[in-house]
Amino acid sequence: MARRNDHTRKELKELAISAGQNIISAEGLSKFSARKVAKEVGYTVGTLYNVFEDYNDIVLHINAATLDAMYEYVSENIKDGNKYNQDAQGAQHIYGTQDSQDADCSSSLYVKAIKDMASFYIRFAHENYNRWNALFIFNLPQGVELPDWYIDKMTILFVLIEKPLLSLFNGDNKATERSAKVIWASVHGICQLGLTGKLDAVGAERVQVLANDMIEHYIKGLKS
Amino acid sequence: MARRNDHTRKELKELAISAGQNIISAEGLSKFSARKVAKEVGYTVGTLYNVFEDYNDIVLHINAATLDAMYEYVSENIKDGNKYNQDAQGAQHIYGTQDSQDADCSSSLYVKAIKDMASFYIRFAHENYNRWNALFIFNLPQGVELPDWYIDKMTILFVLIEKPLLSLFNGDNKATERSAKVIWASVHGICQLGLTGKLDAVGAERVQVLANDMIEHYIKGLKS
DNA sequence: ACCTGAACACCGTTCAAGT
DNA sequence: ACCTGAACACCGTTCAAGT
Repeated sequence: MARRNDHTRKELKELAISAGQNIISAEGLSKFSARKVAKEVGYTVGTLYNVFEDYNDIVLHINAATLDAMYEYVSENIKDGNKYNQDAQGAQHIYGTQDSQDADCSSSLYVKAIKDMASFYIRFAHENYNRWNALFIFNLPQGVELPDWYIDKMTILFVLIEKPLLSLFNGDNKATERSAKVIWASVHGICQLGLTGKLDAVGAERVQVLANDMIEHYIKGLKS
Repeated sequence: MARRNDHTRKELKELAISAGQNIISAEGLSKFSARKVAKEVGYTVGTLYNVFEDYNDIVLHINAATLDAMYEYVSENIKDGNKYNQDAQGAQHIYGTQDSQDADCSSSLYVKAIKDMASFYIRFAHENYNRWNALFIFNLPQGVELPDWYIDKMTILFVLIEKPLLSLFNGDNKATERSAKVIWASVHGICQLGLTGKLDAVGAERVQVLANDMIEHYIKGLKS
């Protein structure tokens, strides 16, 4: 053989990432290997190392694809269920109009919006457990930072939560950013410990309950 | 060689766990291997597999030792800084007597107690990053659950938080347990994303700020 | 220019053979 | 009874040699 040239560099990269996602989905990151990817796409490992820097680079690109899928999953579902995200300018009005069974009725919509996002995050994690888990059990070697293009894919997830929070904080950007991080990271922590069986009471439903409890009371605390 | 018998089974196990902790501390779980442990303790890999079930069993025991160290670190430091934990029976009194700059002055002590625990948890994670990280990037194969003796070592950490919460909930055990899990998992999530560089603003101090913000407002929300 | 195949140094795991 | 050493099937990574 040698010199197949069936695919461009870019095509091969995409093939490898796609095959890698399937392997991680099926077997988890711990059983994943570059050699399995090579076998799957019909090239030698050497060729893979021609296109990717190293093993870490391969996993990083697969995880990036997972982040893309996660963002799409969360943001698409949010759009369907809630008006506020389609119409950011009108958000301030909408927040004030709906009433609820809550004591402080003027704010139930942010809470619902944020609970929905958390809910879809948890659902994605549950339904795509191995891929989602790979995002967090994979770490670059000590001292090596995640590249900016990767960090950006995480940041846009935080920004999703910032939107509904911004009106709660009357446009205070710093406070909004801080609370978005707190909520996102907290939901993630509950999700992680819950789904990996480190919270004893397992099950995605229970994780949802705990996440809702956190969001509910944290935001209530912010307003009091 | 063969038949050295320098150590009992139990001694060898402890030697291996101790050596394993050092390796993970120095190089992280991703560079850890059973063969390195064997080399370090002066036995062959085969001998190691005589004492441990498999690779997972080795890591599990190392992680268990880390959980022990973490529990000791958190509970010891808490004891020094707060009276309530030395005297569980008198706790109810203490909670109600101290005043604070808080709006709801009767409860500032639970908040401080919980913030302290979170603070020491974060500090342990930061100072023992590789060992702490190994607790969460290591997962048993799909379908295999963590053994009870291991789960128990996590549970006692949750119980630490339950103590101060119990009086907040007037002895409601279910609510106490739920909120302890929420707080613990949330603090963990903030800590994990923060220390692994997935929250962009890195640094242990920033993690402390976010965790305190979460605890403060969550508990405020519980009381309102 | 692109790809292969073999090599290297490492893995986890097993087990006959030694003492 | 305990331990070794070699074997096996896998790794990530590199690179001379092929077309």
